[in-house]
Amino acid sequence: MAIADLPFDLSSLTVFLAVCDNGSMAAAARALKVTQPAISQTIADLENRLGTTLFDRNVRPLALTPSGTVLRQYAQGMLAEVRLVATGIQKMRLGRVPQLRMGVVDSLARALSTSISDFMYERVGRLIVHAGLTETHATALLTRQIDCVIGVDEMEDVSGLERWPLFEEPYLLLYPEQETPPRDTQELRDFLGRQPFIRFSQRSRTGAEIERFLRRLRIDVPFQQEFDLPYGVYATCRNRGVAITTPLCLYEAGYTQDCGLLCHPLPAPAFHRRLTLVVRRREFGRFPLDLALFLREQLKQEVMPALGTLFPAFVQQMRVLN
Amino acid sequence: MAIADLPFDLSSLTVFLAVCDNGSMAAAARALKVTQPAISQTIADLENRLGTTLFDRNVRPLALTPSGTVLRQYAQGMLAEVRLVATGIQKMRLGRVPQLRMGVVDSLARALSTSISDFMYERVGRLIVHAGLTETHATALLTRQIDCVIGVDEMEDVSGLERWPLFEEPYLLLYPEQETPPRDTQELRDFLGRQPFIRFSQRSRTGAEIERFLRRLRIDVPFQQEFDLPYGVYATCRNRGVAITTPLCLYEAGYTQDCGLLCHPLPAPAFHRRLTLVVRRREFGRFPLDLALFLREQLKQEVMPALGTLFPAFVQQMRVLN
DNA sequence: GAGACAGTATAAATTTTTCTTATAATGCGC
DNA sequence: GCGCATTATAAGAAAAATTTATACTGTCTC
Repeated sequence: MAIADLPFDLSSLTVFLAVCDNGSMAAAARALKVTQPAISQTIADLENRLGTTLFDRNVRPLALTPSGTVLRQYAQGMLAEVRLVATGIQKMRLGRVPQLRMGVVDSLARALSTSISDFMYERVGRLIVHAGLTETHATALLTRQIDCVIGVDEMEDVSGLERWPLFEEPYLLLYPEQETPPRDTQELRDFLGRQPFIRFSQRSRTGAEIERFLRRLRIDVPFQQEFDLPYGVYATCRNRGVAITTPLCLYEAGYTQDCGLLCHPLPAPAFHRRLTLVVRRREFGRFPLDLALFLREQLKQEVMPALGTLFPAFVQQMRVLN
Repeated sequence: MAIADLPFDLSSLTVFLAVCDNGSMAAAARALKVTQPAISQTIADLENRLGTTLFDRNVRPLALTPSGTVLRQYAQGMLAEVRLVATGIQKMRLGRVPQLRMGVVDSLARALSTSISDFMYERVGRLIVHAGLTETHATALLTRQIDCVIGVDEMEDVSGLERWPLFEEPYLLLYPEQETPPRDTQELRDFLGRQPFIRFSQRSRTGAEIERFLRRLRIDVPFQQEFDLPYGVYATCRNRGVAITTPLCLYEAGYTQDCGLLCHPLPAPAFHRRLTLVVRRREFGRFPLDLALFLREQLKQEVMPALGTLFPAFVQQMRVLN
């Protein structure tokens, strides 16, 4: 097909793996019930498209080149994913699953793990909790790999989902107490350029939001270190560096007021992080509503007071939503 | 090709996405510079292969079916991965990259985050830390998405890597203090069958090791809840349930001796978890050796004493390796 | 409600891609 | 060096994909 300018196609990968697994093109041909030249020409075409050789033809049995080794690792996963997608799409018509799998943003993992677990005991036969990055949760939610998400809502565009806003909190600047915090955008730019900037992983929604915020202010900061988890960011700042983070992330990381780091509002337009419960529409009856109400109550009764103690200057900017 | 019995190919996905993005088959055809029937027939073939319709033809512009929506989410990622793989394979010949990206197993994130960050400041221009699951780190390591891994070594079969064993610790049983711990395998089976079993995610190496261990003992436990992170497992056990975990995981989770949970050796052959530093061979000169020595020193000086205090009965079974 | 226009489906013809057949060249064990 | 298995490659055949032609359908405007 002249349509797709693709580096390879999946059937080529299947052939490639057959050669890897069988040790020769001839044996692969026998296994796949085609002729040897079909295999030889397919491999040659694949190599041509990728611009590198995948097998060392000078030895018997064929040896993989380093590039071939890498492709082999990836090929298995890609072909598995293809079958998984096809199967998942067909299963979409078969109805609900007998367990609940949820994705929870990492900064709520500690704050709410016990609550969630407790809440679920009488309501769900089996609970599976995926903590950490929520970047891929939209897809996982839609393909039924998970059933609900508690995190930064990245899915405004996606229909078929129900959303319950839970909590809103401000982003803030975390800095060493001997420093003077910036009062405007220009000072912020200088400030961030003068010290190591420790940021959240760009794989996370939080990291991406912060990056977009800085870009909007035309602040281009070379980051020094980057971490997936709130603790990594916090721990590194205690040593050296500054960061943009949130009260919940700091609470998650174990922040204390005598740790040598202070929090300061960002000298810029309001910049908040909002956490939302998201589920697929009409799949769990009342359950999502009950869960949302429960989570809001927990945030109000347990989390807000703790945050208010740690971050009194930001209390007005944090709220449980409804 | 008669070779590959695949549910779809990548060029079909490209066509599918073009229709999604352009809102009609005719517009997609124009965008891809082919005729409309080529698009129509490709989509029809794709639907036929997947066994489901992807578009609702009764409305204009075309609407996606739920299955179509799911496939759309996946298609982007798959095509992106294909290009990434092809690019990565070509970049393999261009030499090293100017930054260090490491994957760290979640139970070491707190214990070593500050140490690692500190160690890296003078040695690496830029550091990116991916905490959490290490399941996919083998591939990431080989394809240069990350440069080293600290975790449970899943990569015995993979050549081209260097390994430095770091630490070994026993798995143990975590249970409520009012219970009597099991003394043999049969009692363990009864014990685990009587209470909610809280386990680590099967996506993690730790979770998989525990599952294999139980299978080897012919112990089939219906788990009640499953968590990615050590804290989730620990917090839930504090509420209700038992778990198999390790001293490091408990340390990570913030275990204290007055939490109402006790630790007991597993009544079975020695079952240990081993943490290893893995890097690609000959890429960073002395650096991996220095890092391994440094990590061992940190484990010996900082982590072992803390673990010894928390878990005195297991001190003999924990050791820094060399 | 009718007409115009754009879009979709489908059959047949054409083009492109992939596979097979045939054969020469090469690796490797004895 | 010989024999056997494997790989590469050219040419022909078969299969797949695209184009051309045309009928049918959705939607907007009058």
